[in-house]
Formats: sequence, C-alpha cells, structure tokens
Amino acid sequence: MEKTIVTSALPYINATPHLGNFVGSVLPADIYANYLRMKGEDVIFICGSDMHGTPIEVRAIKEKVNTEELAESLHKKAKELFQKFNCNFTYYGDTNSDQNMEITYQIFDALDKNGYIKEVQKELPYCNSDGIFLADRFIEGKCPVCGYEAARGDQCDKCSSLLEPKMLIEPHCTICGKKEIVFKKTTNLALDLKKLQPQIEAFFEKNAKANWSKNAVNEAQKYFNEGLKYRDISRNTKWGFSIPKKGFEDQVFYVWFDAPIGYIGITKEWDDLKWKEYWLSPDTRIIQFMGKDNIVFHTIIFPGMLIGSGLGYTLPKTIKSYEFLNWEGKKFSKSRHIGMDMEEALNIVQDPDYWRFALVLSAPENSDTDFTETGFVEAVNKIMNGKIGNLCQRVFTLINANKRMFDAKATPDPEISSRLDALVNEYTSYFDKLELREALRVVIEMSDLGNSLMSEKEPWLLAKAANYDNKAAAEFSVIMNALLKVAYTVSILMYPFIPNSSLRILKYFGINRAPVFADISSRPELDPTLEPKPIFEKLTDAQISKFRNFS
RNA sequence: AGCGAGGUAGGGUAGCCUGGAGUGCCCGCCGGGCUCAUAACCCGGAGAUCGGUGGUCCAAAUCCACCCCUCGCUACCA
Repeated sequence: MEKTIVTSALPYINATPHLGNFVGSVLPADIYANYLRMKGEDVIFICGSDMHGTPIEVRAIKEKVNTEELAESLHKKAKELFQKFNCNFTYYGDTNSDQNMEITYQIFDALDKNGYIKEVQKELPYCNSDGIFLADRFIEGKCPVCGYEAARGDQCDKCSSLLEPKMLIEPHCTICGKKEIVFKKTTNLALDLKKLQPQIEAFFEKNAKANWSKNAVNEAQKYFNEGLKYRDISRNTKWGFSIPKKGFEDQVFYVWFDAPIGYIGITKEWDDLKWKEYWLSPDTRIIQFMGKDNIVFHTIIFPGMLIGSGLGYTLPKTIKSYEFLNWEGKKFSKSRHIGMDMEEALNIVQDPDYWRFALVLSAPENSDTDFTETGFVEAVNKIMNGKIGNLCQRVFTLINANKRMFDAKATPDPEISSRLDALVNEYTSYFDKLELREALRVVIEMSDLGNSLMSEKEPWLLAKAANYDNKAAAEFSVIMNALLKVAYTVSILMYPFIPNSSLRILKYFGINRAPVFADISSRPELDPTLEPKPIFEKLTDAQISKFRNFS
C-alpha cells in the first residue's frame, strides 16, 4: 500500500504560535491527514518544534537562562497548545533530539563526501561584550543611505535599502546595547546549491504539477532563473548541533539545515524502525504544508540536501504553500501586539473546533485574507451553529418526537440520496486537489440541502397527518430517513475539520470512534435513548467583546 | 529596485489556465414564508463601470502591454 507522510512546517517556538501561523501550516496539514485516515490510507502526520536558531539563543542571553532549558520549556508549551487544538499528530517531536542529530550528521557527511560542502571566508560582526557573533538583525546603527537611526544589519526599515552590517554607521549590539562591535574573520561552511541546480530543477519539473501552490511553483522558478548560489550552513554561535568536521567544531549548523531534516529525525524519534519504511521507500508520497515565507526551504534547499546526500531519501511530492492571514486588516505582530496567539484564543473560546471552523473558512489559500471579529462570529454563530448544528437538532428532535410512526427501514428519498452522493464526490475531489476551504464549503452546502428540504417537504405536517393517514406516515419515514442520512453524512464529512464536534454528533448514531469513508454507505440509525441536545452554542456577548479587545 | 502572489456588489470569496450575456457561494440589507429547530431555518429582491488605461478579438473578469494599490521573497529572521 502506498504510504503518505504529511508534514507541517515546524513552528519556530521563540514565540507562542499565533492564529496566522496555525492556519497556514499545522491546521491544514492536520485536516488533510485526518481526511486520508478517513479514506483508510497509510498516513503519518509529522510535526515538531524548531528548536535552534539565533532568536532563542539571544532570548536566553537576555533572560539569563540556559538555552536548552528555555527551548525545552517553549517546546512543551507549543506541543500542549497544538494538542489542545485537537491536532492529531502521529508524532510531535522537536529538532533537538539525538535522532535528528544523527540524521543531520549523516546527511552532512554524505553531502561533504559528495563534494557539495564548500568553505567560504567571511568577516562577521562580533560583540565583545556578549562574546558572540551577531546575526544581521542583531546589529543596528545609522543607515548610510537615509540616516535612519535604527537600521538593522540586513535592511533599513525606513528607506528599505538592503544593507550589510559593515555599512552601518556607529553600530551597536541589540542584545546588550553596547557599541563594542568588531569584525572578525571566520570560515563558514556552505551548501553548494549551484552544483545541485540541475538535479533540483529535475526534481521540480517532475513534481511541480502535483498540486503545488501557484506561489510555490513561481517562487521556485524564480530561484532557478536567477541561478542558485552557495547557502551558509554553519554559524559561529553555540546553540545548535555542532559541526562534525575538523576545524569547525566550534560552529553549529545554521537552523534551517537541521530544521527540514527534522521531518526525518522526528519520524525516527517516533519509531526507530518504521521510519525507514516511510522515508526510504520510493512509494511514499510526501505532502508538505507551509506558509509562503517557507517556500524556498521546501522547494529548493531541502530537496537539494536530500538529492545531494545520495542516501536515497524520498523527495517531497507536493508543496502546498499558504498566503498570510491578517488580523483585522493588519499583519500579525507579536511585538506590536497585533493579533491573537493560540493560547489567547483558547482563553476566549475553549472548544478548538470553533477556531478550526472559522479559521478554515478564512484560510488564505489563494491570497492573503483577513480574520475579523465579524467573520469569526458569522462563521461560528451563523454557519457552524445555525446551519450545521441546527440541521442535526431539527432532524433529531422531529424523529424523536414521532418515534412511533417513524420507520427506520424505509428507503430514503432516492433523489435526495443522489444529490448527497454528488456532494460527497465534490468533497473528495476538492480534498484531492488540496482545496480544503472548498471542501468545507461542500459540507456547508450539504447542510443547506438538508435545511431547504426540511422547509420544502414540511415533514412536521406529515407527522401530524400520520395519526389518521397511513400514506402520510410512510412518506414521513421516507423523507426523514433521507434527512437523517444528510445529517449523518454531514457529521462524517466534518470530521477532518472539527473532529470533536463530529464525534459528538456521531454518538447519536451509535458510533463511538473516528469515522471512515465506508461509514457513509451504511444506513444511519438514530439511538432512540439519547435526548437530542444542541451540538454547538452561540458565542456569548462576553466572548465577543473579549475578542474585540484584541483588535 | 528586481521577482512572485493578489485586487470581482457594503464586507468576504469562487470564476481566469481552456474568452461566449456580471455566472455562483457566504454574510449584511429589503420583502415574504414556515413553526420541526438554538430569535433558528427556507424562498424572493436590490446591490458590481470585475483596480486603472490601452490593445487583440465577432466577443474580454478571462488573453497581451503599461500603470496604481496590498502582501511576500531577494540567500545570516525562520
């Protein structure tokens, strides 16, 4: 059986992930993995915390704590949050594991042996006070172009000129604020992407039609057109995996070298034997979800690393990149207090399904989108609650109130059944094209079908007439069986998106496990002992005003 | 600056690749219906010079050129 690995871009845990991070990577990956499980496929869903990198090291210096302990605590918190959001990972690990180090070293050695690792001479800013080399963003000074005081080492935020740290006038270190900066010569290691370009391009040509996002295809094409260059993989800092090469032991891998390898390392951490069945099999299909800021790493660098290693790792098949979610028309920004993070969200509304549902409806699949208070309230109160929840409730209560005349064995209205089948097909075809938002739209459309049939057929009139009219009783059963089937199908199809709520409805049908596609064809039977209770609640004014206070 | 993505009723989206009457969906608004259901649901209506200008074509939201606006990337943020 073909195996599938679904991955989500590894969240960088320096800050609590916000709703924009979630909507473009972990959430769609989780939904898609749930869908494949429902189809009965052999799928693993791999994600984990991206632990290394300068921002965490700098934060540890600023907070005067141990870097590894800080990263570990941030990782635990992130993991817990994703679990609270009901993300059904096969395994959520992190990039700082022994397993990841082992594979990182293995791939590095192979790349080195195959001649894809080069030495490059550099002159880098060094803070004498903190005793560390400074990444471009941690050195600030006066912009040589416009004179702006707080220009960073890579770019001036005022005039957006691209800069080099050496160009800054009177530079200072943003960690300690002192001006004790010197430039030191050093030798770094770099990955020779230029040499790998033909092979990476061949990989791209072969796979880019496999449902890649338009943005991902074009962005990768841009890099090829410009010509690939060297890309640094070692840095003169302490936090990370040290370089296993003579003369470079004092340096660590640049975070984005071991982060994508983390997909493999985390799988190995999950299962020390089975990971090979997935990552070393030509039959494995790898589908990667990420925000648009991550495209280059997944379309160029990671495949390049795997190809160059020559170790036979399976290459990604599909790259699904998302645009960005904005918050009330503005960019999410932790430092400027714009937008809500995942923890804050749960403090307002506890049930993650409410967020999952609303976020998918606003998912930036084709262009940047906005997450707004009105959009959230509409999605939860009007659509999820008013359409889907209410349909189940009205069907269940109407049958429940007329148990005696309801024949559960009556054949459902065939016309309704065929319309239902068509919608199920539409749903799967959207999912197979990775258009998750549209797949959810189909679920909503299905509940619309149920609600309008209810109004059109007026089965409550049949129920009343059934007391003295056998024909009406028969007709009531035919229609209500069809409507029951609609509610049942809706509750199965919503499972990938809002699993908790789906399971809550399925209990009424006596199903106490995750649904599978095969369930759709079986006849739903309503448990007569259960009193129908609304599946969803509307957002309260208190919740809405709490939400508003974030805007 | 270069490259990529986007701009469609009041808001949000689909349609664009492969041209065929502004075609669809969700919300809001206006009117009606229904009383099974959670003040819910259903039906109907109004509302758009499809970012702008020019071009190709019998025909352009769709193809081409230029321009404007938003976002991303540009290799040490990840």
